[in-house]
Amino acid sequence: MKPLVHPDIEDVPLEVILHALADPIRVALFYEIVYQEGPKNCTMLVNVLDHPIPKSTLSQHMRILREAGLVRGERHGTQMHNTSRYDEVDARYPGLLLAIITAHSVQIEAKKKSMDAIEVF
Amino acid sequence: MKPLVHPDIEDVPLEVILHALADPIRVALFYEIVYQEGPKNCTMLVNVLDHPIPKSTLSQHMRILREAGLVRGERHGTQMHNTSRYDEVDARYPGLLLAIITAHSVQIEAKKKSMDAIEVF
DNA sequence: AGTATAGTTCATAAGTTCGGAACTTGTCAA
DNA sequence: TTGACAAGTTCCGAACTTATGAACTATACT
Repeated sequence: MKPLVHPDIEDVPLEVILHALADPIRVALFYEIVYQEGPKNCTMLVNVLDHPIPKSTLSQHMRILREAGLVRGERHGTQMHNTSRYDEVDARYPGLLLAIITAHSVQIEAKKKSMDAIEVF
Repeated sequence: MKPLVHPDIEDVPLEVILHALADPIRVALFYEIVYQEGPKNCTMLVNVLDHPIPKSTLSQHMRILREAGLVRGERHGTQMHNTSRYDEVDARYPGLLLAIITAHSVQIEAKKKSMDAIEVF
């Protein structure tokens, strides 16, 4: 099993970070890891969206987040502990993650509202 | 020739905006359109990077920026006038574009510095 | 040992992107 | 008007990326 790759933030180009977060599953995963207390293992993350994500797909998404320097992964026994590297990224690209996470929330709220509107029927 | 598509910002999901800017050519194009005075036509944009971008490629990139709601394109004679839709996007996703553009500058500066270091030899 | 659990890797089908060649549209000169 | 040119766009093949099921590894617990 290959060792986990955790780049120096200084070595991560902006486009890699944006690409990592330019996917609805990955922003949702990152949001969860940033905002919920404690490290998250993959099983806890399988249901970030309304439908469960296949394990192999989740594994790839987590690799992309890790290799973009957004998330730190540590193997503990059979599990993977994922924690955010928010502060490091923020030091290099100030305000970037906050803006993206805020935008993500804006979108979630908008979606919720339009769902409510439909439920009236 | 197909008419240009300019979505309502409300209809543009975050991931579309991030995807549009998750490309070194496209951030550079957007940066140029936002920060340089006046509308930019494609010829003025061919050289945003150190090497010229093929016209067909540029055309695709501009379409992606337009369809992400980031840029407005208007045909004027044989040319296309491209202007930014910064304010509209900022109203929906506050701070997002500023953070990305700032991050882009951070990266440009870092690259410049490492180039200088090499030139010492 | 065997079994279970958590996650990874591999293979491949489906989708996306880049860029050259050919095309469209508008402008200007003869 | 016709011809030539300039600015972009479209088309399409080669190269690349992504999603996921099946097979695998690695650890823990009987």
